[in-house]
Amino acid sequence: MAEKKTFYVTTPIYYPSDKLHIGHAYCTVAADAVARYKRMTGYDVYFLTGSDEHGQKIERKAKEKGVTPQKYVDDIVATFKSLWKLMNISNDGFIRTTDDYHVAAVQKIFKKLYDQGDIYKSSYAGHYCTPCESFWLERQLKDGCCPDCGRPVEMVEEESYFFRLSKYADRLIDHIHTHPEFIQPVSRTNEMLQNFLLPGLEDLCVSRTSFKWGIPVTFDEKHVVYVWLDALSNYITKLGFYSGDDSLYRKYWPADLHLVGKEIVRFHTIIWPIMLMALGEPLPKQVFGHGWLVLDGGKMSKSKGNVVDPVKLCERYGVDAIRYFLLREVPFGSDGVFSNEALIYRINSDLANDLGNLLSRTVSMTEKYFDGVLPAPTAPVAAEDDALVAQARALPAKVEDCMEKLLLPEALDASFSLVRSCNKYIDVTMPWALAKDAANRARLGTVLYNLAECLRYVGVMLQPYLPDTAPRIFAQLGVAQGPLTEALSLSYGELPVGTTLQKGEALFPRIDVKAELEALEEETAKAKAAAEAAAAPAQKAAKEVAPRQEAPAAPAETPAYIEFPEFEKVQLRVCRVLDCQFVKKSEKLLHFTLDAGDGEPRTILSGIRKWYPDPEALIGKNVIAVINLKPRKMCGIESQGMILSAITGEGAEETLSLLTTVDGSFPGGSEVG
RNA sequence: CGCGGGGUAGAGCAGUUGGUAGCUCGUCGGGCUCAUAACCCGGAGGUCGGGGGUUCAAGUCCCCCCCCCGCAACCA
Repeated sequence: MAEKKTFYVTTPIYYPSDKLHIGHAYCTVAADAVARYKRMTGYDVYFLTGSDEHGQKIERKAKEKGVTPQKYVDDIVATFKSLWKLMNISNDGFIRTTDDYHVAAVQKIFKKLYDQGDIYKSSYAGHYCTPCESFWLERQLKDGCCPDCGRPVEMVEEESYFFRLSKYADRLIDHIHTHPEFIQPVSRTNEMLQNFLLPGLEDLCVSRTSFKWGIPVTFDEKHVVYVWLDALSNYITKLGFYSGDDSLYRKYWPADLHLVGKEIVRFHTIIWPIMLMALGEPLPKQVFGHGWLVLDGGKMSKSKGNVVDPVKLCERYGVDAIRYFLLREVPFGSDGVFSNEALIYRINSDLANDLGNLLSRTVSMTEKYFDGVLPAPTAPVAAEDDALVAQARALPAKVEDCMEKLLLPEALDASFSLVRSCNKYIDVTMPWALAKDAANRARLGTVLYNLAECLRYVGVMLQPYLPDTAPRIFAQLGVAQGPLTEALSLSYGELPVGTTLQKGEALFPRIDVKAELEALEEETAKAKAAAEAAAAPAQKAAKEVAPRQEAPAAPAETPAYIEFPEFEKVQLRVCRVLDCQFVKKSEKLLHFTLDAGDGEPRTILSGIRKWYPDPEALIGKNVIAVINLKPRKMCGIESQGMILSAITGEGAEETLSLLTTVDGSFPGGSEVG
């Protein structure tokens, strides 16, 4: 007998800096549905999820809390696991990047890539805050200062290892062209090619010396492996890659499907494949980037008190209701709106009214007219019978077709379409009318048999999506878990005549929309109040694998004093605006040409276009600028200084005004101090 | 002109190779009474973002413009 075909599906490994929110649940539930479906249709499935536990942010959060990083992640990862248990996630493995086998394998991977010359040592320049011992990226700086302590940062070169991405770019481009299914949805393929691959890849920094909480580089102990190599490797290290026993790896790799959020498609379709190429291993068959759940009132954020907690939702509405909503509501691959209204409407109309009620009326009528004993069907005699039976018979193939293309909402809808047809069938055949005349008894039996059998089909096909509900349907139909509930052997008419149906609790009780929405509003208000009371700095929600977002600004402490000599270093001058124009490639920058008294014009770029949409109006004005700031290129133009301006407000409220000198009589180049 | 996606009934979406514009929810009216005030039928509601063009025929093909959203870059 042939070996079962294997199917390996993964979610990203989530970052345990915080509790998981509904977005993480979305991705994992989708992966679970795929995994369960594949198992049901005869595949030998391995389904992996996990946690990405290293990095500076964890290190710092642990410190704040006064615990070790390990203790910190242990606690949060426990909440991950309990959420997945609650949501009926059927993962076969859970990898933690702090697991021994992972650490060991990543070290070997790093060493191998280094030995073969794909990783080399160099240095990169970054902004360093000495008191905090932290490197910061450009965009993390707050007003040019350390976001943690508010003190100035300095440009420092950090020694670091780099991975030669560029070497493999051509091969990857070729692979993408010859495997159009590799990046899904296809729109992402173009995005990756046009934005990253075709313009040329830069080598990737893969180690850090600025923090310790990571996997040490074996041959250079002051370095730890930076996020990419560590996190992405999880997909193979869990299977025993580079360990004593790689039988799982040989069995399941290459992965059939990496399910990821659209924000990390890039890492999974560029860095990860190149890592695998460098290792000489096969590439995953497909990376699918799903969309985001966008909230009604804008982005989820703690300060708004609108972070959607999957645990609360499951407690309130039941796990399957939430699973159904997540899988059904949003076209897979696009963004979708999450709202309480949409959730409740979905539950009521599809689950309660259509499915739950169908089961209820079917079982009730069988009990009422046949004492709950399933009557025998006669040969289909009416057109409506044929149509219904045909639809049921076609259901498995329809679902298969949708799942093949990862059209999850459509796969679910196929079953619900049969449910709707059953409801209509009841209306057309009018069993209650048939029941009034003994002469119609055989016909009545046929009708009820078809309904029960269709419900069995629906139950079978819904198992991957609603793993709690399907057995409850079977229970009411009197069907035992076994051959009759297996998709592979599904055949119409096998539900045995004489089976006893028994009414149970409503599958999904109808929700009182108005009362429920009011209750939810109240909860939200409470959460918001709590968030404001806490007055903690806004925390970003846990991020998936990469990129890691570093902690946002802590409340500004009293800025440290600087000595006069330090101040003296800053050279401020009055500059006359000779010319001012938009920078073509930028939405934000203005290109100033200034007379700073140097004898020749000075170019300074400033990101203030939003407040000065008419740059020519600035010509002739006097502004104040720092002229000895290290020049920096932006959009291909070198900016030689910084023009000072006053800022007030935040975000959309932010208002800015250039500091202009009151008196135009001062010539360009006048000292300020 | 950085790259990409999108603009179709009040909302959310389908619309394959051009041939009478559909689905779900909501709404209005009717039917039914087995059922979780659930179910079924019907009506109303669309200048298919705007403007040109090709064609016997364009949501669908071509050109121009407007607007949204991602990604990237970027606010010395």
